[in-house]
Amino acid sequence: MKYDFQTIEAKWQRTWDEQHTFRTVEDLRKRKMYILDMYPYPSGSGLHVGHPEGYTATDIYARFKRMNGFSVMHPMGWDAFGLPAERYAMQTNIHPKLTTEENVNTFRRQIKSLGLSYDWEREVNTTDPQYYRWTQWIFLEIYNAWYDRRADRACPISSLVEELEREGSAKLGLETSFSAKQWKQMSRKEQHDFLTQFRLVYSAEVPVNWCEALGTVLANEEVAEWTEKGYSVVRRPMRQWIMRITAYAERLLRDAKALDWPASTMEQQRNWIGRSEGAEIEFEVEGNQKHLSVFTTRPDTLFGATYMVLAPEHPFVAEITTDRQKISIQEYVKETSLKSDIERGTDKVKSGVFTGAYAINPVTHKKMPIWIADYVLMGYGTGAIMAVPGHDERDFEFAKVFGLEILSVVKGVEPSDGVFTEDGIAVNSSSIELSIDGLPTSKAKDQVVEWLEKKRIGKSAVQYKLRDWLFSRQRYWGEPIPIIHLEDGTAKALSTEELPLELPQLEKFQPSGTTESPLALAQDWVNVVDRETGLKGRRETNTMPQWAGSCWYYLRYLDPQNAKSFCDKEKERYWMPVDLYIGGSEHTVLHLMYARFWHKVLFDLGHLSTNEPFMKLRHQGTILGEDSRKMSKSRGNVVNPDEIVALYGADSFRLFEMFMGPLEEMKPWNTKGVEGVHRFLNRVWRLFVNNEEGILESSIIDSDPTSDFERLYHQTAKKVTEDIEALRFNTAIAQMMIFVNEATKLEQRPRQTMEKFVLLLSPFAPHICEELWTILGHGSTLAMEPWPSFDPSKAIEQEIEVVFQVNGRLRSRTFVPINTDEPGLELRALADANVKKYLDGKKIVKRIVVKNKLVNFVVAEA
RNA sequence: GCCGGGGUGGCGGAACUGGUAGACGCACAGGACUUAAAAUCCUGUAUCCUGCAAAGGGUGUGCGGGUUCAAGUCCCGCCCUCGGCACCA
Repeated sequence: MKYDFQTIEAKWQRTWDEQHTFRTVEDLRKRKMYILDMYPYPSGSGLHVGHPEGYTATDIYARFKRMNGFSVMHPMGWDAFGLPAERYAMQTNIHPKLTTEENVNTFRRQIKSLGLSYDWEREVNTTDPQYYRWTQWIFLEIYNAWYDRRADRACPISSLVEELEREGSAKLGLETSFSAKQWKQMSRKEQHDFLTQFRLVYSAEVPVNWCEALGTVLANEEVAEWTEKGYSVVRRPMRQWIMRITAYAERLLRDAKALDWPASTMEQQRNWIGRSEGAEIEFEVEGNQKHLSVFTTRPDTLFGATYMVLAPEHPFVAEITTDRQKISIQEYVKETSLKSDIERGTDKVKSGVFTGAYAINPVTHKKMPIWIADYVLMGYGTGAIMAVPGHDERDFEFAKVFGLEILSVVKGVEPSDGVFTEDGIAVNSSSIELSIDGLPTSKAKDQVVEWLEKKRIGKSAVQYKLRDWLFSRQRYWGEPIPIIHLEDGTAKALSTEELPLELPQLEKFQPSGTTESPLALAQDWVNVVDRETGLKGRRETNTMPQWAGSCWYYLRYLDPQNAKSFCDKEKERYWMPVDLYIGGSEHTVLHLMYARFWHKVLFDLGHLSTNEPFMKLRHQGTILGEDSRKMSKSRGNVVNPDEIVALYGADSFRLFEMFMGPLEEMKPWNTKGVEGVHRFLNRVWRLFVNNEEGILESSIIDSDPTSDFERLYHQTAKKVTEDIEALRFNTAIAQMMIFVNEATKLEQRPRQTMEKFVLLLSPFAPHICEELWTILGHGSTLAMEPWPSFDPSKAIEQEIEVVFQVNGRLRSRTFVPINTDEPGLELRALADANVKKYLDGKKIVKRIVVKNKLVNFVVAEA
């Protein structure tokens, strides 16, 4: 009987479904293993060959772990909110819910056709109100929390209110503080506005990236994606919800060290957080009471600071600008406000305008002209810098354009002309009060900071590049933000009993025409009266970004039906953290950073037992087209998994995706290669079934294996076991091919050994192995069979080849019994004809003998 | 520019802590089976030189140096490529 993969695969997929073979067994006595895939966005174009690569890898690992006696959690779900469905709705007025449902069905069917061992009873869908109810709930938890620096963790906002009621703001370390009595006398609005400064979710009028065509704002990190597609994005100020992720900058950085993540991913997260150490320094402004605060990583160059630069948006600009400069300053400020961050970055020549005002250098007491320039960003540090043109590339360029003074205060080992930005030795850095001449940079920094602190005009400081997370999107197809804007100007969060706040039904999905989302058009939904205060209010019309649902989906899988909580505490304690997480590297920064952030907040608030969600992370590499270029419709090199499965079967498809090369590497598709592994599976089939009736091959008999074949089995079991553990699937498959090649040659195939081989292959090609298992006479699935063991001592070759070298050149090779001792090896080498030829008439000056490896004679002319 | 990965046959890729480079697969060539083809099976395949052959020798892991008895693997200096960041003071 032929290897009829279509029948076999359909049969076993049905069987697994009907018998709930992969239903998660929550056995607290067993060790647990949480194996997670990044869930997909179910797009209209269906699965492509890139998705199953990661899914197959985790599936092999999950099946392997089940057979090794672990309780395995291996779920799948849908990240189904998102712009494509909404854009489709704009064009067709078909509700995104319907499109999403259809796409999910396609994805599920395709994924199921690959025989992946997911527990489908745990499927989640971010667009299901019973799911996003908890997304909204978590949002409120974050909204109703603040970051207590003293405890270095998030606490409920109620704890802050209690403290204020008890002892005022004295212990909060604010610039101006008030008493408990004063707090109680504040109006509702005043209290509300004060708390806003602390909440982990706050709203603010901020310059955002507005895309008119999409009718929405974009996060900074999303801008590039859309401008590349030809959309134009402009800066404009808008009131937005923002999450205070910056409160967690240090912990996100610090805790990453303990994670088993790819080096490049860690590196990118570190860069994204962008920690830098330095000092904050206060500068006096001539003729003004106010001080100008700057952040610098090079306090040691203070003697070389010859001018100041403010970001055009800096609040001091209007105040300090002299009348003469007013008009040109205003023009410049307006100009920059229209530029996007990207435009600001790409302008090659430095621009700026003098304010007419001067600051005083605290060590040299020299006057420093204060300029504004768009190379200084309001969002980083204090939005102002001390310019040290001698030792900073950007300041140097600026100083050259405007003819500002350039001083040299740091000397390198080698004399350099122009700007010197590295560490060196301080020079020309002496005044009556402070001298750092001759000190290396790090010492000089310390001295200056010490002096600043003594004078109370500065202190050491740490800055992060990480910005707070813009959380509002002007879209329909997202989670509604559960907040009401009351007529007195305060915001009120819904209570948890009011969740889920469902999306209103809409007839049309076009942008509202204003800066609000289409939700603004649902008048009945938007306008409400607050029961508690009787105030009129409007619901927030912005929705959450697509990242929201994926920030916690891994927790919902653990307890998907729970109506009382987002996840049962006991279940969380058992299953978390995720032991293996596999997904695309495109999520390196955003998804992984946001999810870690939410996880830490929930941890701080006592909802979770773990401080990090994903212990071990790997990325699958991109699968390129057959032409080694990125797959795309326009190139016509897209491979559809459905076609491959139809032609060669899911087992061949899975096997090939794993055989192509290392999981994390980028590699080209090759349909001929699929034929190769398909041939391999055919050979496997014929090993067991090679007759018309489809019964067991007569060569499979109950007998002991030959010692050679037994050794090969142990070698194979060892390699496959170790390689699966290390996610090296390609080499595991190569070893199984070697096994099959040898088994094919045998006339008698020992049943026991052959059965174990079926188990070894089963995580990779589960359908065919289940069928062979049945043919071998077993009554039930092999999915829970114990993983075949091996004996490392039986995997060792008895005879091994060693090489003989003369002067490091290979002259001969021969087989010797394993562990032949060194003198024995040397004797054999000396007796070797070809070696003799090269020793003839020479003197042996050195002999290197390595057991089981080689003999090397170093010779010289006699 | 900075940071991080990676350069091995015609192709995808193997190679433990420095110790036989090229496992396994694809492709290709020759052969067996067949009227023929497909399928299947067997053999060969880094490259150059000597040889009818058996065999032997040289070269070879991006390039140039170095360490070592011995380097794909370690060190120094380059080149190319992929990914990320990019006025972050």
